[in-house]
Amino acid sequence: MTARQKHFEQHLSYVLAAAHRSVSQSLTERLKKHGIKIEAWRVMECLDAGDRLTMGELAKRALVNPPALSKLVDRMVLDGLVHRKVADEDHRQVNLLLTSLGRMRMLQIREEVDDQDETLSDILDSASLDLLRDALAKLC
Amino acid sequence: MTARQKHFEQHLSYVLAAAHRSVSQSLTERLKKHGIKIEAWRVMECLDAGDRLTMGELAKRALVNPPALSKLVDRMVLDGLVHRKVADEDHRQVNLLLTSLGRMRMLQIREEVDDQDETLSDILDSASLDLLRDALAKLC
DNA sequence: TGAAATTATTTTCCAAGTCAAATATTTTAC
DNA sequence: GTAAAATATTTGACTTGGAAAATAATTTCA
Repeated sequence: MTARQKHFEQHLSYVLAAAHRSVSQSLTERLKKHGIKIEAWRVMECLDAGDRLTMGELAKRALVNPPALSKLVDRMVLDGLVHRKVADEDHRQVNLLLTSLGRMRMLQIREEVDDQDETLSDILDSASLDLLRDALAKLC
Repeated sequence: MTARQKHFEQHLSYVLAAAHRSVSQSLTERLKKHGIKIEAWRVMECLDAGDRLTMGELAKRALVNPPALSKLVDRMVLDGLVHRKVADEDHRQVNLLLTSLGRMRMLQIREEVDDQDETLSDILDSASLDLLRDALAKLC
């Protein structure tokens, strides 16, 4: 294939957007039962995994920009899933913590997500899945 | 690796979101010079590729939901990039057409995007890129 | 034919995101 | 020690996106 015989649907940005859209949509659909958005789930998983995360760290790991995170966290606090705590060492920083309700809900949601992941093994064998993960990781 | 030793950052939805975010951000940055959003670029490429697209077809191909497309097109019309035309056969449908300004701008933007694509070859060899595209396509 | 159902697009209302500015705190460098 | 610079987070004004309703045209079929 020569340089610009390529159809634009083959541009990486297009294929990525399409796959991301498709996967997110089906996950969003599943999470709807739990009354939660994908980003909120990511926040909870991050909090469960890393300890004493600040808003800034969390924003990076949960893939949400700081202002969006701040507002998302406002809503999650209202829902009783997390709470804010001013960091001991540096009072500019805010540590976000999972409440026990939050942790419980996260575990339920994790089941749902793992379940969705299993349906992926029907589509891609685990070798291609590993290759896919590696390739995607290099793009970040 | 056993079932749930897996860190959540390895979930496909996470890796996909991260890669998509990263690629989109750098593309968005480049397109900023041209005063355009990625979605608008996709719309223009779709119009250039397929003929007589209706809003519905376009929504699917450009990966934008119908209401969002309708609003995006409003803005693009204001910018003189496209124009609407009621379809001859079926008056419910609307065909969207590139203006000559729109076509010119699309060609400029295409250069920019192709340029970004080249930087990808530093990151992934063309074989992995093909594998990546295939794997992503299967997810849709 | 023509009333009802279906389809394509847009609109409305509201929720969520962005950018830049504001606030609060800490660090740096005189 | 303190003024200036840097950093972390939030806020505010504005834009965009989504779900469901509204509108408009076409198709179905009794």
